[in-house]
Amino acid sequence: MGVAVPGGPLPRLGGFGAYDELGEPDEMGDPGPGRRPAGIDGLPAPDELLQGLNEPQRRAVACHGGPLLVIAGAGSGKTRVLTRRVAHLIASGEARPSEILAITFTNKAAGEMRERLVDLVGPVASRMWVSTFHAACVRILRSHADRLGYRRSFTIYDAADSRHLVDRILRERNLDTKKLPPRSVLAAISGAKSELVDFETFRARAVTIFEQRIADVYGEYQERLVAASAMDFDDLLVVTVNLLQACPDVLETYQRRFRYVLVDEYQDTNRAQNELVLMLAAEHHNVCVVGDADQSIYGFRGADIRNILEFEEAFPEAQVIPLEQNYRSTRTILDAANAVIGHNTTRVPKALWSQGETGEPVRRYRADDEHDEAAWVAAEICRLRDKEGLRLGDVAVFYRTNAQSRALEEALVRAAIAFKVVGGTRFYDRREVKDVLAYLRVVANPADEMSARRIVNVPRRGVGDTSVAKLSAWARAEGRSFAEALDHAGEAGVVGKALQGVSALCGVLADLRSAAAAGGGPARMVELVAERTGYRTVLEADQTVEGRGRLENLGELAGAAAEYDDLDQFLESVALVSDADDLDGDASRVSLMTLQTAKGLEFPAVFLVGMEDGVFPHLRALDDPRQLEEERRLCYVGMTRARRHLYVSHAWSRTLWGSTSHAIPSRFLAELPPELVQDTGGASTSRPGALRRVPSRRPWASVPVRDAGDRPSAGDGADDFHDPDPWGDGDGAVTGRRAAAAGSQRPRSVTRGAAPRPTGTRRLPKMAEERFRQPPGR
DNA sequence: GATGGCAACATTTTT
DNA sequence: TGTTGCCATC
Repeated sequence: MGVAVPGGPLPRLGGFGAYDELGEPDEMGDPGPGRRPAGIDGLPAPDELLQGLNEPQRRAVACHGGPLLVIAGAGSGKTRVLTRRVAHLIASGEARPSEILAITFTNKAAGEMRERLVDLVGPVASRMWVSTFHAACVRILRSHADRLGYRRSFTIYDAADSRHLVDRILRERNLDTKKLPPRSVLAAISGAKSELVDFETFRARAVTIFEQRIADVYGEYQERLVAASAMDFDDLLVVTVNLLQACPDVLETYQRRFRYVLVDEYQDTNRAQNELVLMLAAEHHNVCVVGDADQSIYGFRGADIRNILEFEEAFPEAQVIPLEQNYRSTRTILDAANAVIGHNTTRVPKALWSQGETGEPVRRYRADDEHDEAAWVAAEICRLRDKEGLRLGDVAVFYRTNAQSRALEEALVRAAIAFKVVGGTRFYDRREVKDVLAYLRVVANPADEMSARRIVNVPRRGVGDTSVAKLSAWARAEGRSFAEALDHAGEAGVVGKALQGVSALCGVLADLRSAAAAGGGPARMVELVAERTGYRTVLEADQTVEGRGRLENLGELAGAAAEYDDLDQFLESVALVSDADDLDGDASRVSLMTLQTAKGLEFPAVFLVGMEDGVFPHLRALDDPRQLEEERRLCYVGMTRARRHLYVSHAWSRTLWGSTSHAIPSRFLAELPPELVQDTGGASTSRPGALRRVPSRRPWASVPVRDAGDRPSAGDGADDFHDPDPWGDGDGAVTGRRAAAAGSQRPRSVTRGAAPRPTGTRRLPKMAEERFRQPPGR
């Protein structure tokens, strides 16, 4: 579980052990409470689980029964508390593993928690539900979705599928996609769903014409989803809530089953998720939520801090335990982070403290442009590796938007520093992968119109728009699905080459179905699609880099599929993997990622780059105080990921979408206490006002080039820089235990970086205007 | 119905 | 800047 597929970037879902049917607890094979004396069967004595914890942590672990709110500051050992608490519930005989539902934010976090629980209490841990909200909902829905008119093999639409569907609806209704961009329509729909507002309610509330239009689209969108037996991400939550509301027997089943509910990152739950928790806990009230309002960074996607703030209203008898001692960062880093977050006005004041050492100052660099900034990052990473003895895996670079990774990738390639970009373009978003998956989705769910339309002419088989329109019309007239129309292409009026093409497709689908019926696993089916459609032949003929890459991707997809026996499970895992799941804790590579992906992680050394107003905080947040505060929380999250070394930088000019513009340093930089910050040179400090034409004057221009992945010998890892978790029991997110996903470094970065820009073409840094310059440290 | 070329557009952040 | 979608042509 949770282990990256060897050689591929597709991680296996960390969600569940055995994907068993929902059974009564007694059938789950674990001894019940009272029947298992503590301390034997490989279980630790409950008191052992309290060792090494501070007082509030201990209370949070040991207090059973009743609602509990743990306010866990950054680095306060929250994951550890959560894990120990679950183990304690089991070890003390309070709960059976099967009675516990633990919700985490990412699949990777779920996988790690499960791993640690296995370490603590043994294999019985696999009887627990440890998963994300979405994965837990899918699991419930697989058993009961038919009660609401969905197939049990429903399809999960990702963001792109959803957008295509909205786009299609807008077009069919002749609505102007300029005035009503699919993106914003979808955002409105998604926002409504995350607050459990259905389309009738949405329509009733609609005031402007704009809103009324969206309401109409929302209505049809939902109808089409149901007709296709498909759910978008929001539906997974909404439909589950609807299910539990509509079917009291189902609700009762799960209320009885999950006697203990635990939720991590509660500040990032939306109203639908909150409702789910409240419903499940309504009977027993054994609900423990952990969160930190200062780390709420998903407001833009419907997360609602009120959930955590109002927890005590929902459960007046709730205990509240704050964890304020930080075990992660140096005092300097912590003070700096506290100073920044202190500028948020709508905030319950709280102060993290640390007994750790003071540590080094925050290092700040003022770069000419993003290339200069990236070169500085590369040079500092070399220094950390060579002088401070850090491994590359100890270093992370965070940025606000994925687009910023480019310059960094180039510089790192040039400096021969091995790195890994986490997130960005996802494996399963690649065309050939989505194409093959669409075939499998049609087999799993023939009602899935979007997928059927996608494959009807992929690869090219002469079925054009007119034929598709005929099939579509026939399906509508007959009240059948689009996939069924394929079998009646002749009746539908499809002729000639197109008709041949459609019957070829039907042949492929028939083969796939019989393979599935004969027990062929997902991997076999991936192979079959590649063979029978001629996809493989086409790609093999393509000798370009892209062609080879695509072929490789299909191989990787088959490899990922081989991890599963069941088609539905495989498709579900593909739909639910996230960027953060891609992290493999490879000790030999620097990690590059967005700030949000960084949540929940920690690194000995952290770079926060692109700290300019308009980049971070993001342009769209500048004039909205609420969004600005969210950006500041994001900054806080980023800073508190660092253990010992924190670097911040900004560039005076930055090229974005092909045009270069000036930028002033981020206001967040001005919020850092000057005495905690050390300037490390760069424009406007070492040579104020001067154009810096000669790159070789840079101290790092003569950085020794090493082979990528090279690092100091393994023997030097004895000091605490190298201990992934000197204070704890493995709370560090960078565990290095995972197998490296070989070849997952994006080839694009290698080819780009292999051709360094000739010095002569290096754009001269624009003069930093006086009014843009900040007095040092203020 | 397929292909190639050009213009317009786009970037927050993600389960 | 890179991608996507539209249009004209074969």
